[in-house]
Amino acid sequence: MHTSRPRTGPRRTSRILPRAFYARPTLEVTADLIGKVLVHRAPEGVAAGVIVETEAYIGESDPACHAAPGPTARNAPLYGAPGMAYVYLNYGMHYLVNAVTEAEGQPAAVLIRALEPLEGLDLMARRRARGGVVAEADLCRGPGNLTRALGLSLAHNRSDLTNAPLSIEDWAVPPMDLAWGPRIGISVGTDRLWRCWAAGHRSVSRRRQGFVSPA
DNA sequence: CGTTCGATGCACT
DNA sequence: GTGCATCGAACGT
Repeated sequence: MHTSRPRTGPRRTSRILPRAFYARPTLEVTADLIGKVLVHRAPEGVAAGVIVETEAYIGESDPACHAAPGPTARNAPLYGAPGMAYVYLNYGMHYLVNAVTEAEGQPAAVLIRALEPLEGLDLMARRRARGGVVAEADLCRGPGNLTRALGLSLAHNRSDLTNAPLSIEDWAVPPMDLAWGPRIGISVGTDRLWRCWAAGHRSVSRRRQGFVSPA
């Protein structure tokens, strides 16, 4: 005999990553987020993409981490519960989104640097358009670009990633080979190889940097 | 291909 | 006042 299953989506209820996923060593989360899907369900529509590039920022001893100066008003989310979003404004014009990791009181997070667009490409293109047309592979290429394509802003700071409207989910994406290298765009802590990306992927930012390592 | 540089707001010293 | 976890246009090779 065979059991009957609801036709509308096996595993649908368990697609969103649970808090336990984030309550782990940050470098593990940094690697495991590659291939997961960042989803923003907004009133104007759904936009989602496969995470293909991440960076770890770990603790007050990491000079590039926003927690390096100790607790401040801005970095408070880093000290909070794992699975929350840490969003901040960079260079006065770009929002960057992180997933908070480790345990509460232990400041660490994973920066999401690039996505492969999956759903809501028209919506992404509209949000990104500033005069010209943006190529599909470039829609969510770079941490400032992806937040713009998904419509994320400071309003999403401290948002719970284990709930709508902003979540990270397991959509059973085919496995990808991982590569590691130095983090990008920082002037300190460049000795740590805490940037992780899907090797050879077209949506990864600054593809010339870094090197491939066995998965 | 490569590198340089200006935009632009705010947290922190 | 200083310095950004960036981006894209402009310019050099």
